[in-house]
Amino acid sequence: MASIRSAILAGHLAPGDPLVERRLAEQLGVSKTPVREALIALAGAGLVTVSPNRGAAVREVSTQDIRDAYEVRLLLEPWAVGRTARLAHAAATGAAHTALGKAKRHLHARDHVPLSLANRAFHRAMYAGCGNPLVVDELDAVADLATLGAVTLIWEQSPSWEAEYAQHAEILAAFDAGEAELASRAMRAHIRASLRRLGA
Amino acid sequence: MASIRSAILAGHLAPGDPLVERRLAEQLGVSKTPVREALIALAGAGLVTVSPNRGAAVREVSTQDIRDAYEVRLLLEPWAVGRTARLAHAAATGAAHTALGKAKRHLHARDHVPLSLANRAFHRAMYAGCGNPLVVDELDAVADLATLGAVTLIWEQSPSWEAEYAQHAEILAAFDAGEAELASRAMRAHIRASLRRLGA
DNA sequence: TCTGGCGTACTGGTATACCAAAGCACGTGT
DNA sequence: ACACGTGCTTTGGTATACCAGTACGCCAGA
Repeated sequence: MASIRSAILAGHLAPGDPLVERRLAEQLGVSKTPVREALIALAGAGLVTVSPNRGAAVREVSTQDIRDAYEVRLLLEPWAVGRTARLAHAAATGAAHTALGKAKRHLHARDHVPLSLANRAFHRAMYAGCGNPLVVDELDAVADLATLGAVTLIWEQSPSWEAEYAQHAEILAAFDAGEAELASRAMRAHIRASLRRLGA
Repeated sequence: MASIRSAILAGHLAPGDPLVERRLAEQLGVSKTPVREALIALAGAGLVTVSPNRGAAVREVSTQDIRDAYEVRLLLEPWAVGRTARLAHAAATGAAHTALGKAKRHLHARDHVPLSLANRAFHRAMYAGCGNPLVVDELDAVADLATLGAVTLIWEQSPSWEAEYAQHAEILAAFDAGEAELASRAMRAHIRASLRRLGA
């Protein structure tokens, strides 16, 4: 299942592409059964859509879908950042600095794909320690959706990577200083900015 | 799949009960394959847990799981109520009044199972029209988890059905008056009260 | 030439058969 | 009597075979 998932998120399978069970089965060297099960699991995660008697396809995401996803992030992630700051500060700060460092390098190299990956890792470091696995799973799912959307999506405004990096640095500074509430507010402002880029 | 799901949520299958594929298959008059697919889908919904090479079992929920679920509700549902009030007021108010009426009757009859069902329907009416399917799905999932937890769970304080009803009525009054912000705040207070009953 | 209906190929859905791993019980040895 | 090991049974995992529904193309008729 992991291989289908990564193929989708890496953009090797474009949104709307039909996922033919037999074809995937022979490509992966297994039979239909595990492929089918993987597709069902991925449908549960929201990455593929299954139509009765018409099979599975890579999920097509609309601008509205992405807006919805960012709305969820706006509700959950600032809270999660605050909780992570209080509960798992030491563990989170290392991962966050690593991710931000990678982002800085890829930013200078104008290397957008690994930059996006690093940015996602930064966000994950900020919320993974919040202590609520339901929230973590939902934010992971929403990030997957956003990644999938980025393959296709026409943003109203193309992202300013420098601004994004600066905001991340600002969040992390507050986080490092133990200012949970400030980090939370900075994260909210950051996500709001992304939402605005979508024309919300 | 619906039959397994409802059997779990109705408490006919207790948390921890092993879900043996062959057994379920013959009980439902189908083969292993669709049963297995249903179990995978239910695992995605968080109602069953699957251990590699050890099969599926009805999910066991801890007090902490329920606390996590209510935390998510606290983050999402007040917002959703406010949005429903603004976007889908007419559609929601009918369903909410119906559910609250049923709750009142079952409250007087001390009929707890349908009362819980009516209460859940009330909440759903309040958030279903929020316009964000991601939020609706997540709140549905969280409600399933809470229902599953209610089978087993020892709450610190048993619920005061009368107080719950009064709070629902209060929320609906604000909702009817078009006071979206007030309804949202009332919902937040209501969920906080439930969280307090868990000893949070 | 365009349209409607029929047939065929394709593909998802389900059943069945087979294999491998885990759990349990029984027996044996100390 | 207890503990360890071995074999049997149970059960999940995968492959394969079969069936049914859908879509697409081709042919015929207007």
